[in-house]
Amino acid sequence: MKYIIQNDKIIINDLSEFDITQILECGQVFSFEKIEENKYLVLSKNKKAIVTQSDNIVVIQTKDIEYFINYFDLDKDYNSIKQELSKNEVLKRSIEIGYGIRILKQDLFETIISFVISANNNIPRIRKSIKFLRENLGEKIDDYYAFPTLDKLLNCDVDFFVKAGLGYRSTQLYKLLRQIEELDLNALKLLDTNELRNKLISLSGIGPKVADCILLFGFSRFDVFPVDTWIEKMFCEKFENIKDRKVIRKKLVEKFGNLSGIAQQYLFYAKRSFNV
DNA sequence: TTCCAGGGATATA
DNA sequence: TATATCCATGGA
Repeated sequence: MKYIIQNDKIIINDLSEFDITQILECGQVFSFEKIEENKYLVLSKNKKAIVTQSDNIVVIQTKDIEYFINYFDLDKDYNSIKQELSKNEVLKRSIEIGYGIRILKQDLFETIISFVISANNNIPRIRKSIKFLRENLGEKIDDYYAFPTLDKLLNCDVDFFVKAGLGYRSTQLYKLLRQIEELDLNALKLLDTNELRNKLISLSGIGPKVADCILLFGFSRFDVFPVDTWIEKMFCEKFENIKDRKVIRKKLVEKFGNLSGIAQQYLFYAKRSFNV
């Protein structure tokens, strides 16, 4: 999509494929805060941006222009993807609702930790826990806190994670951090999607749904389809009355192929936010 | 196979 | 207003 860079600002004039509220509130990301109507603080890794959206312009203000061009994947053309997916009638309706959604390219380590915390959890509580981790373990930069490093998290005991509100996920995270210490996360990027998915599922706190989220949001793999309760409901109403999530996932990936992950976001947002 | 483990949100009574 | 249910993973 088109954008202009001016000093510390990225300016977007064509809002046909960018809506900050839809992007942040479609369930893919947890480190952000609404400052006021149409104005958001967005934190990723150790970077910060202020995003302001009005009727016909978006301004992304940040010291890290290149980082956020990649983060918002601004060089990707979503209009052609939407056109392709709109051939499906169910998708067409969802895309009209969530036309401004983009899949963020999030920091891999932050994505893994965040989505383990997200398992069987609700969004306000997830955000609260992640904020606690940032503010208690993250580096203070200007007026915000970075996401904590692996080393910082390795120094925490299980009880600290309980205090962060992780509940029974505390021991899962404690174990996971020690497994990650033995891994080369960047080397995993070379694996094909199915090998990578199996590897992720073998780690503590990561099941099929969380693995798919990590693949989609952390590895930018679009040939996955995270199936949660909302997608299950949607599938039963719009496609087939099946309850087995493994079967639902298989059918959806076969249907949408390399655009599965993107299709999932439109369907999830429309179902979750507007129940259609 | 079935049960259980935070706790905040949502649905139901 | 009170109470029940939901959420996705792993271990007993």
